[in-house]
Amino acid sequence: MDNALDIDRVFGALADATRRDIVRRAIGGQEGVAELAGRYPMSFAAVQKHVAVLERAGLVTKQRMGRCKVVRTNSEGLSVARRLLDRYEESWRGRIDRMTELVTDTKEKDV
Amino acid sequence: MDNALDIDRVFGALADATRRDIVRRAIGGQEGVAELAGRYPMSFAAVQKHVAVLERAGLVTKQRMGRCKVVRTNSEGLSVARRLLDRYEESWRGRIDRMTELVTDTKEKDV
DNA sequence: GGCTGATACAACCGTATGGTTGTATCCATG
DNA sequence: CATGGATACAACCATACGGTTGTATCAGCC
Repeated sequence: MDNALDIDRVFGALADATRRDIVRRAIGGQEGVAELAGRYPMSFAAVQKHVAVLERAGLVTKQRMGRCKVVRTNSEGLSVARRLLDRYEESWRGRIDRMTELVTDTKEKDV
Repeated sequence: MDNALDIDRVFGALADATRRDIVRRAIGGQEGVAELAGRYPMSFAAVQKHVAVLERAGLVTKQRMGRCKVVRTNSEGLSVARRLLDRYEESWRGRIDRMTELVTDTKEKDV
């Protein structure tokens, strides 16, 4: 279960509005770090750090493109995240549904 | 768009293995904070803080039950989180799919 | 009312995080 | 090969976070 760390990284990476916006913007995979940085009210280095966080979480990749590096959202990484969430929500929801019945029964019994 | 903060909170709350486990355990809604705390290798207060984080994110609720408070996973909060993720993934995936075609075309042109 | 179990809260500590500025490295191009 | 644009990295600062211990509050029960 060494993916526990990765789960933390993925959710952690998504827990920041700037980073979520970077993911969205990087879907096109047309902008370099500098262009990306120009869009946010913070320094180049700060955006660079955000990109690094996303990269460690496997949500984006960087790729040389001429003289600048292009940031591109990693659809595989995203779908991994997606499957993760699905799995969680599925198992949670399954139990919740059963519990909800239980609670309803309990309430009926309660009243 | 005041839910931006909430999104941060939800993802942030999920970015910790202990908290995810608490959510899972609290689905039954049968354990008090103390029982919950007994399951993790950390102090009562630490678990209490984790529960508080989940509560602020709307993922669990606390409810009096006799002399102890029972922690219960909030299915509504969870489904809100779920919808959030769905929305993100949907918009992202939609663009990704289009972009993937684009990339494929580019590659064919490239090689 | 007073005891006691259970929860809440406050103060503190070490470390991680998000931001800054400055410097170094890299590489396409002239 | 030298220049310059673009990225990477290091050092630093403030604040947030995850954990601890200790104390206060709250509610049930005798």
